Amino acid sequence: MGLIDLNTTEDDETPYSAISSSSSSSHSGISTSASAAMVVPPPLPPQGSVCLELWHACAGPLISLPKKGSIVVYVPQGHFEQAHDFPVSACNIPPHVFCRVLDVKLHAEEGSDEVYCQVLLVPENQQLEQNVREGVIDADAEEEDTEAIVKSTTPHMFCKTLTASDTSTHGGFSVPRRAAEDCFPPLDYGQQRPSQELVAKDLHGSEWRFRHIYRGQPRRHLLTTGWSAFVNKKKLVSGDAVLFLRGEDGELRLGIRRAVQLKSSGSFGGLSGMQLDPGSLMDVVNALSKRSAFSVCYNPRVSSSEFIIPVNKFLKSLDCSYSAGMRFRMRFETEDAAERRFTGLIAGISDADPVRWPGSKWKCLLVRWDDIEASRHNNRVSPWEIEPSGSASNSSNLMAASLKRTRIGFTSAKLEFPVPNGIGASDFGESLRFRKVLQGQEILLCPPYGRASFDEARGSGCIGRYDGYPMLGSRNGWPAQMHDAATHLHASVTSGQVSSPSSVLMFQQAVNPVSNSRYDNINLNQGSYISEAKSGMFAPSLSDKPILSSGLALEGTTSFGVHDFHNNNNLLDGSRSRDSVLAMRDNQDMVSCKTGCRLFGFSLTDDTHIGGG
Amino acid sequence: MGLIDLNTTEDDETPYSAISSSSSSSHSGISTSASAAMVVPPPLPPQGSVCLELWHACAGPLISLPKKGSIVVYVPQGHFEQAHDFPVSACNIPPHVFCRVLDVKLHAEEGSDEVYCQVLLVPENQQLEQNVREGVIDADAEEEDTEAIVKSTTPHMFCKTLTASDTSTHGGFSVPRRAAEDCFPPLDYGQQRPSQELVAKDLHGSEWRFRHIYRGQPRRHLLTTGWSAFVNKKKLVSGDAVLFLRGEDGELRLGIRRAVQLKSSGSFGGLSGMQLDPGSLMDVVNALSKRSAFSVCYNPRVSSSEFIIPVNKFLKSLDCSYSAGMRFRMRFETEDAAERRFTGLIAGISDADPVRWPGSKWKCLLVRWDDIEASRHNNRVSPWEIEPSGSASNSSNLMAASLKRTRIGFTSAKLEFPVPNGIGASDFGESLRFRKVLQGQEILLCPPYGRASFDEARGSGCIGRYDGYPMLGSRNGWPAQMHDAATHLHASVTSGQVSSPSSVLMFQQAVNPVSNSRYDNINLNQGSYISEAKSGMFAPSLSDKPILSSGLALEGTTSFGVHDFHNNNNLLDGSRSRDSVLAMRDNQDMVSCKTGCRLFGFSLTDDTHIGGG
DNA sequence: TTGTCGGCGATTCGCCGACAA
DNA sequence: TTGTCGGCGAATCGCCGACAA
Repeated sequence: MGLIDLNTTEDDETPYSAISSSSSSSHSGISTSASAAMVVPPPLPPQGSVCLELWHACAGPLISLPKKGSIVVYVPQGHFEQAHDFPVSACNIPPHVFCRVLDVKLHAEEGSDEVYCQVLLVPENQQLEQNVREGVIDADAEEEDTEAIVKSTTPHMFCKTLTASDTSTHGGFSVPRRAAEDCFPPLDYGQQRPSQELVAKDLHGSEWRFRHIYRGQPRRHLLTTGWSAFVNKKKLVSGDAVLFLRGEDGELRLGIRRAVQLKSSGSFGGLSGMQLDPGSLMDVVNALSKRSAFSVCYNPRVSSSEFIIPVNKFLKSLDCSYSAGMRFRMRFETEDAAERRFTGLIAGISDADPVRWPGSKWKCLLVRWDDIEASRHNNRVSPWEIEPSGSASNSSNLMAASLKRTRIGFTSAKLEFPVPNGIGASDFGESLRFRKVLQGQEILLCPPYGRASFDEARGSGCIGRYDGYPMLGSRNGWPAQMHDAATHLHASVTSGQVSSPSSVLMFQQAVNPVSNSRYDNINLNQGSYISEAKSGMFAPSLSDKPILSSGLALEGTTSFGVHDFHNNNNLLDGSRSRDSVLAMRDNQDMVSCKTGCRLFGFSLTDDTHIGGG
Repeated sequence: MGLIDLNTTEDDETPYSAISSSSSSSHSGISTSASAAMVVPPPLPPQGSVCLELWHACAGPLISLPKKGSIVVYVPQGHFEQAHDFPVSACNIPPHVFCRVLDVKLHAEEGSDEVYCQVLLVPENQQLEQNVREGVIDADAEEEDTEAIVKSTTPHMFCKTLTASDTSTHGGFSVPRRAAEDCFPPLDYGQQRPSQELVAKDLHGSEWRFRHIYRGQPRRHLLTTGWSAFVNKKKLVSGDAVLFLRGEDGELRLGIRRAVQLKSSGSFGGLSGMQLDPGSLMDVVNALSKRSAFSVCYNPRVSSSEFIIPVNKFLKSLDCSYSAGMRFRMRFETEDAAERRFTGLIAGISDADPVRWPGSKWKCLLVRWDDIEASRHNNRVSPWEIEPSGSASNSSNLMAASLKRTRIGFTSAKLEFPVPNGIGASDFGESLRFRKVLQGQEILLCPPYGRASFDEARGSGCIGRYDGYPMLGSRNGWPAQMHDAATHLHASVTSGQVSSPSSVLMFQQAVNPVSNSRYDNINLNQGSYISEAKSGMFAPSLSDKPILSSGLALEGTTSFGVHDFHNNNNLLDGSRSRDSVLAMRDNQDMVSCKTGCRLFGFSLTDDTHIGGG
């Protein structure tokens, strides 16, 4: 998986990084050695009416999807909360329901192009629930093999926040150079003003045609004719973002991520496709009573909180005995779709709605945010949304829980995929915060070590994650645990000139977050790191034991070859055929940018269970 | 209430008519001699966030509203039908619930300007239901006095179906001459091109500004600047209709009635404000079980069938023992918002949904339409939607029912409002079908009698209503019962030239359909006929005993003065001040047009109970 | 009386480098 | 590298009678 951050800032306070590997582009399922513990259909990547990669790109960095076939905990309160005044009290619904994910369908709202998904759940029998709770069955084991089945289509893509010029009627759309070269068919640069017609399909499959021209002094890529029609139809405004994605077949796809602002303020139809009609919730009530399957719609852009939680993440939040006074971190998406963490203090623990939802963990934590900016967020959060930090008094609890889980889980899998040491996987999304980008042909061994408080990070057993927030005050913003991780992981970056500030994010190897994987599940021997990396299901990893900081490459793995075919100096090289561009699909760099950019982060894992802290 | 049909056709096959009276403009409640049988707040006209008259104008001719304080029958099946797959079976809801209307609120959808209403209902106690059923309490008696309280604001208004030129970017909006004169402030016709700026508020209260100019050769009224912005914002297309309405205070209001075509096909948000969220229907279920109040939303433009029926209409449909083979009529709105009736045959009687709604009368009649065009309608109807006709075999039943109801009802009311003979009220909306309009200063005694089958109409006891449909084949289209009604009722029309065909409908005295009134309830002595006439609640009157055909004036009532200040020959008369225009408010003519026009029909009554057939 | 059209300004759209940042 | 701007054709928009229907 390649990641390149295009951005540069005044001084080199932000390091660049890139992780690359050659991705096997096979669609066939490898290592279908399903854990065979459950009689369920083999896990498959979620499918829907819209392109998977595009869906995730539009959904944003913190959004993840439950994996088909996996076990999740459904929290009705979080679901029913969306419908004000649903008379749940009479229904006697349990606060947490262990469910099997039968299907996941991806959709986009008709009017606004907002992405949402439809999850088909069936309550699991009590026995399994009991087993999972007691560790007889390790829920994680079921989520290991999906990544092999995941399509390894790794489209080149980019995302750009629209400027005033982009949305003005005065002109067209200025395409970032790297983006155009990566995603669009090559132009004949021998001509005076090379141009071509691009056809891109939006989330609904509608085709949009744009004239793509390379002109101006200095030269730049522009979309002219057709662009304004698109802006008008989609009602795009400055601050919104568009995503272009070139699929495996060369087909261009086109997504939208709107600025967060006044969501659902009536400018669009509201819950048009959202299936929040009366029958929907009543069906859920009935299905729960009969323990039959039911369908749930979830719009990640309107309600950031999840009410379908991977069972392991949920259980871990149970293991962790929160108490008032504990410190924690929580991830949010900023207005420009970047990721940001806020820290806070647990002020109290109580049922959010003791009358209608007694015993529900949904937003049972009353918190006080450290940052004044965070006060716009709810002061109630769910245990699985946060990661404890700071307070050492609780670390033992967490440690114990982790150890317990480690003890009971993973037998063969662990042997199959040996891990250099006890260090697990981390949240890929974090790498997107790195502010520099180098592009080039070689893998560099890079990271300057951070001077963050390594000891504290390590001592807590729960933190040591890259926070991003304190990083702002650091000249080189490497996270604390990088100190540890870097001993065996090296950032894979490509050489080349430093790019300028940009609000563009590019993927040459798109993340494909379908399953939960753990570090010790990464098949280093197959060189299939990419497909593994794409498996971050519930991307906003709240794991308390992150190990692998993104932006790092794996050391000592010969199969982890990085081939960067990208040639950024031959802009006018007419010989650059379409074939050569397509061949670059194996190029594994990934491009990100600074805060102003749209970021895509997909968790490599949503939990870890490694002994060594 | 004035009614003028602007239209003219080749020959004078269509008569004109106009009913006028001086309307008392008092807002105070007159004759609050409430029947005092119930301890309910005095009935008030429905209020909401939108203008009452405008709401009704937009709702269309067949739409009526339950009256606040009245007793209705709520049919859950019809309500829940809108939400597909609501699991009602488990709820054990009765098929028909007698309710008191606590409140009626008028709304308009945000995106589409479609009107809908929110009705607050509370289930009545069983005793009252029993009483009403047995006739101990006459339900109708409760619906008599509202009209006196109704605001007698009688705005001048018109409705025009937009032409291709109206919606084209090439030009503005051509205002029908009469409409401009009646609804817009007068222009200074001494100028070469008199013009002014109009400000009109739409259903949401938003202001729209238009340049109103009188120019061209020949001269005509046009809206130019500002018009296209309105068309674009509202997404108006040729075939949609706009309504202008000048309120009592001179304030201009602006409504939309969209062409029926592909409704709710996603172009608008769908059920944006429609409150069809899960909580809503569940609230209804809970409220019904606890017999507490609940709120119901009803969009008359999406589901033509009513599920809130005035109790008397409902009971009458019960009285009428329908059987297979019976013939009937039913009113529909055509694509151009005109009213049309189709006839058919009752093919069978069975529960529409015997599993989930056993015993419900909702669409329990299986019908076969006579006209092939009607086949696009549902072949299932509810008993209260139709009016029996033709088959004499059932007339006795209906007669008996009517007589029974007459026997038990109305004591003082009858004495207070003596009726010339046994002929009752009719559906005002029908007058809108008349095709000619005369305008002038005098009341004419007009109607050429129809040659329709009077005997049959009378004999059936259920029919004899103006059908409109056979009228097409008649040179003068007066309805059958006019023969009878006209013996004591005369059309009040104003003299003047015959207007040309038009797709405009004008009200100088807007209907104000708030309550159900009966003919014998019209207070002739107070000259308040208008406010009475405005009381048609459930406008699509399905009463089997219509008496007063609209388009007729009352004869022999000195208080029924018609003052037509309208001077259509002084277009260039600069002396025509605004005051004089406002004075015309008492002008009682009402304008309608031919089929191509938008029609406004409000039932004077939705049931009758007169002995003489 | 009013729907449509040709004529024609006026306005906007939208493509193009020229600049910086 | 790319956001914004002035310059400018070109394409609409939109106001005006001229016609009929």
